[in-house]
Amino acid sequence: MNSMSDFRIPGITIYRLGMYARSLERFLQEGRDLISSEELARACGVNPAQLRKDLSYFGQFGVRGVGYSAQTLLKSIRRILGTDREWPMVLAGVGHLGHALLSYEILTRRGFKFVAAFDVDPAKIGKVVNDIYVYAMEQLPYIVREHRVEIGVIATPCDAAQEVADSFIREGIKGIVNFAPTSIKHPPNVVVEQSDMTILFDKIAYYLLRLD
Amino acid sequence: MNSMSDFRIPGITIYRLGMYARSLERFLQEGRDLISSEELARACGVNPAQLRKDLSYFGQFGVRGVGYSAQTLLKSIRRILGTDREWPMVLAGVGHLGHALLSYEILTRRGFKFVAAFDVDPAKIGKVVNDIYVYAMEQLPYIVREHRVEIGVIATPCDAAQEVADSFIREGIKGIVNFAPTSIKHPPNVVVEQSDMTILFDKIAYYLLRLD
DNA sequence: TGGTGTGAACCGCTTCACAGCT
DNA sequence: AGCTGTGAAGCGGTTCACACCA
Repeated sequence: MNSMSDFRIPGITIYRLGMYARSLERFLQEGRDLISSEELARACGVNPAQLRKDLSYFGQFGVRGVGYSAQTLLKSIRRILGTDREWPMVLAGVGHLGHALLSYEILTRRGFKFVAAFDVDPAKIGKVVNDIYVYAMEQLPYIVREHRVEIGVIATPCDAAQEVADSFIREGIKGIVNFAPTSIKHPPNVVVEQSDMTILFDKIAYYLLRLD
Repeated sequence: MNSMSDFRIPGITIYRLGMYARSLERFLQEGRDLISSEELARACGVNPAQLRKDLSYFGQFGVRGVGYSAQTLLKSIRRILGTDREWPMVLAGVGHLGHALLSYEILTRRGFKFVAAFDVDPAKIGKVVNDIYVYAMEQLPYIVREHRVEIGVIATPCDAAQEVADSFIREGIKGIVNFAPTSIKHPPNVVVEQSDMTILFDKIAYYLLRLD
């Protein structure tokens, strides 16, 4: 397997690519550049062979007997992930979590930029959060077209999530990140990533009950 | 396999148990009780055989030829997960995300209660967010002992996360939920769940690039 | 009849082990 | 000599298919 855009690559490999990128950024900040699969893998809590296999789906990025250049590898991973460019996004739901997302600087630094936010609450519409204007949902079509938005983020309460997702999809948004603790139905030509925080706590409770 | 607390249960099964619980709550809200594995599985976006297999690790909860009682099944899952009781928690990092967590009502409803928050910023110490007092980190040992805290939540910037985790562990906290986008090193008798939002966006970018 | 419970087949990710380069 | 790249083996989770039972 060799070039980008290949078919049978595990989703979890893509996830780990993101971890590697985050870790490489940290190494570079510390002024390091040469790094072995051993070291990078340990920093990410994975097996070194895993890391090398993950990379091998996309090409060869290291030097045998030496290791990887953090700089070069990071650039390659960003190219693979598509985080070497900007992604305009919209947010639905300007509650506490929505606020946090609008202010999450690490997203902006990686090219993920909110161009507008939406809410149904008249008290919130017209406000500006971290330079981002809050619109009524009715304005969605206009904004999406105007800014060529490709990613929609859902931070609404549970019971509004599907409806918002449907609106996003109707306007041609093809990528959705859903923070509402409910699973979203969607056609196969739309990609959805779920993040249900509440379930993390359930898992912790389960394992705490069974420690030792 | 039969009783609770068994050895070889996939972590992802525990995760799905949380999804099932969330979904069952919704069915009950709508006044439904009888539900088939087919229907519940579809609501969660999984295969019905998967759902039945997940449950079979813990016992038999349905009636052949009929289905499951949502009420009864939910109670059973809560018992398994340990979400049929209260879990006192502390939060480290009262930024935007920390605020969101302190105000996240769905956690409270499921028994996960913050008893205190911590920050290093003197401007934040002494404030009260959603009835929860913000302390200096130095107060951690006292609070943990006083409230028998078993879960610590990290919502600090990346570079403080490991240090906070170490403090948690030193005070005897055995369960950690980490929202900082970095992986936490920890001894095997401490359970850690990571939630790195930034990687969700990376995944979306990757798949958007390759749609069609 | 109809839907659960589950052994067994299947599939896909992980890990190993070593060839291949520098 | 040392570390990457990778075929192949290993392993664990998913799905099938049907026995079982209300």
